Amino acid sequence: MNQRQREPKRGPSLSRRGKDGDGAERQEVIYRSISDAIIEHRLKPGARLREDALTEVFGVSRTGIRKILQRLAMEQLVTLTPRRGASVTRPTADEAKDVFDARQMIECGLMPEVARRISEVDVRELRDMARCERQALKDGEQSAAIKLSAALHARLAEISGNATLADFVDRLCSRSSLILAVYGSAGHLGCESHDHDDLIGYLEAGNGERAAAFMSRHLKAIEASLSMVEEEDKAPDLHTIFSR
Amino acid sequence: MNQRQREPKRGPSLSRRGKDGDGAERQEVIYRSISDAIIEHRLKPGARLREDALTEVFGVSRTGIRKILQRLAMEQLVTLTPRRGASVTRPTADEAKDVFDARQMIECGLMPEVARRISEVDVRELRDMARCERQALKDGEQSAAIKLSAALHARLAEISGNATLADFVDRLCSRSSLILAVYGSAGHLGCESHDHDDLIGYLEAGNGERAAAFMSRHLKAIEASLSMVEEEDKAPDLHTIFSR
DNA sequence: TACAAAAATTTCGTATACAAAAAATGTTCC
DNA sequence: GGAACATTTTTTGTATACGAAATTTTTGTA
Repeated sequence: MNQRQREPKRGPSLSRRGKDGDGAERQEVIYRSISDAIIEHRLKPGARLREDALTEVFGVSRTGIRKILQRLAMEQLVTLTPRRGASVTRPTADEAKDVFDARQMIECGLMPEVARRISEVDVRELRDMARCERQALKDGEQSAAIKLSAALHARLAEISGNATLADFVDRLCSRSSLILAVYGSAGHLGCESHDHDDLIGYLEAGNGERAAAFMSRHLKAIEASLSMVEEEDKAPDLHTIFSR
Repeated sequence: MNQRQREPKRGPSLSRRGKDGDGAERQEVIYRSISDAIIEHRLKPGARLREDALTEVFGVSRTGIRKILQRLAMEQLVTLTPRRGASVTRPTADEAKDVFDARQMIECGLMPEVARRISEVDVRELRDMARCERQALKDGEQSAAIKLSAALHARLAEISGNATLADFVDRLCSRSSLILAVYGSAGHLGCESHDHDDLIGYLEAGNGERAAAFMSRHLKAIEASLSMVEEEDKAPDLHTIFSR
């Protein structure tokens, strides 16, 4: 009722009736859209996110967009500069180190408990995710693979039963995706395709210590694959492009 | 122009020129006011936080208040119920366990690095904080003691140099204050007064392992001091109170 | 007096309006 | 021709307005 015909061109059905829930869910959908776009590298670090543009794309007013932007800023996926607006965060090398150190501590520390609590259905679900990830990699769909990898790590943490730590891991994985986008070498994705399957195997066997050690190596391998050079493309963009 | 005479006594200069910064800082001040009030138990778990009331108290419009409320909700200090508004979070027993397990993992895991990086000035600052805390305890100022204790733990994590993990610890400490408010027995505060001094001693000596072990015992002691009974005061409030 | 239905009030959710700041563009003067 | 300044346009920050849902109060009836 409150949103009548403020979108005269597209037709009135988009924002009101199309099965979009009661508004609170709509916000969640938009949040996930932007979040996914960032995690999948379809929005690259440094990309500006103007409020008006997002308003047009999603058909909600700036009030709603700003709420979402603020939430993304808290998860450090976007950076809010006082009077310059929002942009996709460009992680520094220091931040990258912090994130991977944190993952090392939390994800490895969680493995014993995960091994203790993992169930048959969990294993099946995880193997399915790993299979999807491998398939995506084979098909050259980097975006999908990156998202699936992060989702797998996050799901793993959830199984521990500690919602707080699972939430931390979720955020660290999202930020890791951003870090991969900036410092990852093209073609070589962070996670080896068979790593996750091996890890699931250790957990299924109830071997928490082994799983933790493997996770540690896994994360170290990802971090080692990064090329930590902070490139800054403020203005040189055009110069380098048109120089020859 | 936009804020008429909501502060008739102070004159119109308060919100723009009166030394209060450019608005962004003002928000921070208000955020901290509410946050502190919650951490110090001056706002008790379950207390409602009506937007209009906060609007009047702080002299900013609902837009600003809601931004702050949303931030507090993300840190789990307040709970936002869809059409009921905001209230101070009342942690469940499960959440309490998660928070202390998380602190156990992160704070203890951080101690070795803290022991490695701690400096003379850090030690002096920490001892000063511990002294203030002990003093507050002696003076019966529970509110101040609780806040100082949380601040000490948070500062400790900062010294590790990992901003991400320090941020996690900061949030966990805030939530711990809430947990203390609900499950803590009156009179017996979580931290023993001399514990923190001992801990600083180990760190100063560069003994990370010992510090980690001590921190573990320290946190266990706090958790053990809680009485985990979930009282619920939905409606029976008035009935039980006036029944005899 | 007790219970139920309806009106009234409160309070939140969202859109819009307006002002201020920054960026971009055009103009003028040297 | 280039740099400094003014103007216009864009974009963000904040307040307010309006509508909907929920709670409370009132009122009528049994």
